[in-house]
Amino acid sequence: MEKEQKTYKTRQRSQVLNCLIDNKAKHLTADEIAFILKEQGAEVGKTTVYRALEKLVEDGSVRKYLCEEGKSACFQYVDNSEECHLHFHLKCVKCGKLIHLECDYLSDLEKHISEHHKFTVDNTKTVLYGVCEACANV
Amino acid sequence: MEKEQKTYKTRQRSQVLNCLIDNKAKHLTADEIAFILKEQGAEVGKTTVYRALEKLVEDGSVRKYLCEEGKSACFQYVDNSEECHLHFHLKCVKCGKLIHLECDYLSDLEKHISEHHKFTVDNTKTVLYGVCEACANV
DNA sequence: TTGCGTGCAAAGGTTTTGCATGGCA
DNA sequence: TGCCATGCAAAACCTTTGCACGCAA
Repeated sequence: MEKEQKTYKTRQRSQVLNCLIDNKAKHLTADEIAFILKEQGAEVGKTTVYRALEKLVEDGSVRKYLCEEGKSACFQYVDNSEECHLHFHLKCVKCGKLIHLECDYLSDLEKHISEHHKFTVDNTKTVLYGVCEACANV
Repeated sequence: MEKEQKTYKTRQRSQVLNCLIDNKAKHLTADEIAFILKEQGAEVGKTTVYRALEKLVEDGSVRKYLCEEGKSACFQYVDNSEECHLHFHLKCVKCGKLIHLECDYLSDLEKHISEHHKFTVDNTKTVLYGVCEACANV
């Protein structure tokens, strides 16, 4: 039994969500969100950022990623109007650049692994490592 | 170029590696490794465990994984004597099982990413996270 | 008015760093 | 002997918790 807890709409929560929507192309750490909001003159305590993110992840509008490098979690807004869009990450091991890859081919990949290998890939946790174009040409 | 640093062979390093080999079916945190070694009467300082793991990951005999909880990193020995560089690894985030996946489809994936996204995937460093069949049925 | 939300300070847990000492080669 | 390795203590980080006060409904 869920104990549906009431949720108030507050300035801080809206701002955390808006920040993620504004940056939906990237993923942000809790710290970065706090920093961005501060820059915009809309300071929100870090504790509150964490608690707001917790709620947002719970209700599915935001995804939590575990990024390998830092020990900090990253968050990204998920537009659920688009259908379950796959989003893999490529990370260059040379320069550290993170590439956000949205590509239909990758949905096929997920389907293939699911059907042929009985394994459900979780792309929120998966990062493909390699070398980006710029670094390959060095 | 690289400044090849000499590496000494020490009791502690051997024991950390052996511990991982003994448990190659599982993944272990730095803390668990320290604990196991202590139980075996071969105490190794936690700092040293971390530093040994760092080296082992660097030279590719051990892989660093992110675990479900996300708090601490997990490590697992990878047997490179087999041609592991030819295939991808799937890791179940529930049970920790490591699956070696050999499949032509995945070479295509590599080709696709290389051609369409100008990125060379290094599958010795890449792990696809997800849930295996057994765990999905729980 | 009720009770969730906020944010400071402090706690908790993991990993890294400084430094003097130890040990491989 | 020259350096790297070790391990204690402490620092550095990220995240969570306790608590008094603020604020949405």
